[in-house]
Amino acid sequence: MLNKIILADDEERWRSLVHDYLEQEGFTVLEAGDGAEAVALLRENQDAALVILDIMMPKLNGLEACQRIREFSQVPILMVTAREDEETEITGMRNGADQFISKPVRMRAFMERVRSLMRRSGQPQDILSFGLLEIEPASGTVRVNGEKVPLTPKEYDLLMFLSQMPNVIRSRKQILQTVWNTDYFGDGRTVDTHIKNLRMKLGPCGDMIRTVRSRGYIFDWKQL
Amino acid sequence: MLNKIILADDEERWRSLVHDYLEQEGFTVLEAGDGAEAVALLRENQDAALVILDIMMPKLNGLEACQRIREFSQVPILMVTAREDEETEITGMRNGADQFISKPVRMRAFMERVRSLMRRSGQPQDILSFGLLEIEPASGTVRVNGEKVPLTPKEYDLLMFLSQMPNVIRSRKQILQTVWNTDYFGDGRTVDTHIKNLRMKLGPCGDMIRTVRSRGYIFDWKQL
DNA sequence: CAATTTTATCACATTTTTATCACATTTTAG
DNA sequence: CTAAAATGTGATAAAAATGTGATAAAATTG
Repeated sequence: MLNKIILADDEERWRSLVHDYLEQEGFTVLEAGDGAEAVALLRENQDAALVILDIMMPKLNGLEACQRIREFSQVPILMVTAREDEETEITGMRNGADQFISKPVRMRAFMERVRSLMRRSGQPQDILSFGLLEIEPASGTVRVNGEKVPLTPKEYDLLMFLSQMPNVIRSRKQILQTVWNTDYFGDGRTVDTHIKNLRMKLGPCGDMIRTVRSRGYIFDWKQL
Repeated sequence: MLNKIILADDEERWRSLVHDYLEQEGFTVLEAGDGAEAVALLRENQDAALVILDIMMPKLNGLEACQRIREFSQVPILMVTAREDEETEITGMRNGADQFISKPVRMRAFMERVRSLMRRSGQPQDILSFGLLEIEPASGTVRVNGEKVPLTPKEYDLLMFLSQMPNVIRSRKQILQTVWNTDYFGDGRTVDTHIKNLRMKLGPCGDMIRTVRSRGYIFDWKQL
């Protein structure tokens, strides 16, 4: 049971307040005064169980820090903002934040969320489930019918990209730009070949990746 | 039922990227390389449903362009900036922009905002619905009476073109120029044949595409 | 550095789409 | 009513897009 929490906020007084509460619950709190510091702190303490980020911070704001963190960690993130702003909330969640809460927080509700997040992190990580096909991003594992399917990095990235937006056509160009980071002027058939290999490895789930002629590929998934 | 979006930015690559995404959602995108061009483009296309402006642009920057536009149009405006800068944000809103977003945008969050703006302007976007006939641009699916109808790329493009402006005659020449990219000097009967095939595949909806003798074809649609 | 895995690319097979034609049918003009 | 013009239709050969297996380069691993 881990219990380090990284708490990032530029308001010293608020930080100290929350710090006390958390400590009382038995957590170890590491404080950061800005986003950059929070990211650095997490790098040194990858075993932290939770990161709390304020949106408005110097150097790196909460959203930016969240993005940076998601580049190397799956740690649960709780975002805090001064005002309730729905638009920002959406952006925050999309950036990979796990929770969002507005700032003149009632301590009680706040602690509740922290506890809930801690509980979750003690449990098996999220599994994306598409019928027979399961993806476990935390460990980079893919299962078909419960059986582990070994994928190469490119194949995995490709599957992740496609499955991220089911039922939406992704053009070869889009796929190249995202999965192969740069614009990449290579053989136009590279994607096709990888799709082929991926389909083969996915066995019975291979046909979840459907060709949309002249447009690209699409990950079919009808929720029940 | 129009869905033109004017996209103004001087970075060609960014523009092209966003263009692709928007197109996939079924929007028609008109690109402008600077503010002045954007304003001019809007004058010629007053029916545009949204204008996306980058702040930093040659000739007229986003804020200036926004002001000019507000002199003659109430069109929703989405401002994009390279970095989150609160000062600029305030100024942007004062100028009449409807939304503001920072630039290294995750596409998903970005599309979220676009959709939200389009919704606000009264245009549900995910599914184009013409009675029994439904088109879902994201997945490239066409349904008649709830049943999926598989169309070839040309047929799909043709249907999209016709349905984009219901009750307006589109000449064979117009159709050729748009659906068949270039001016194309082929058999004059090519369009007819495709119309025939399309009608057949649309079954009971086939007669929504009506022939206007000696003038072209027209997509009939009376809203309830 | 050698062994292994991954990746990009190619050539060829297969499938789907498209353009075009010849002829049928319908509409218009005189 | 008849001829001319426009459009509908089915068939089909050519073109385009995609699937596929092999292979050599590139990257990774030990």
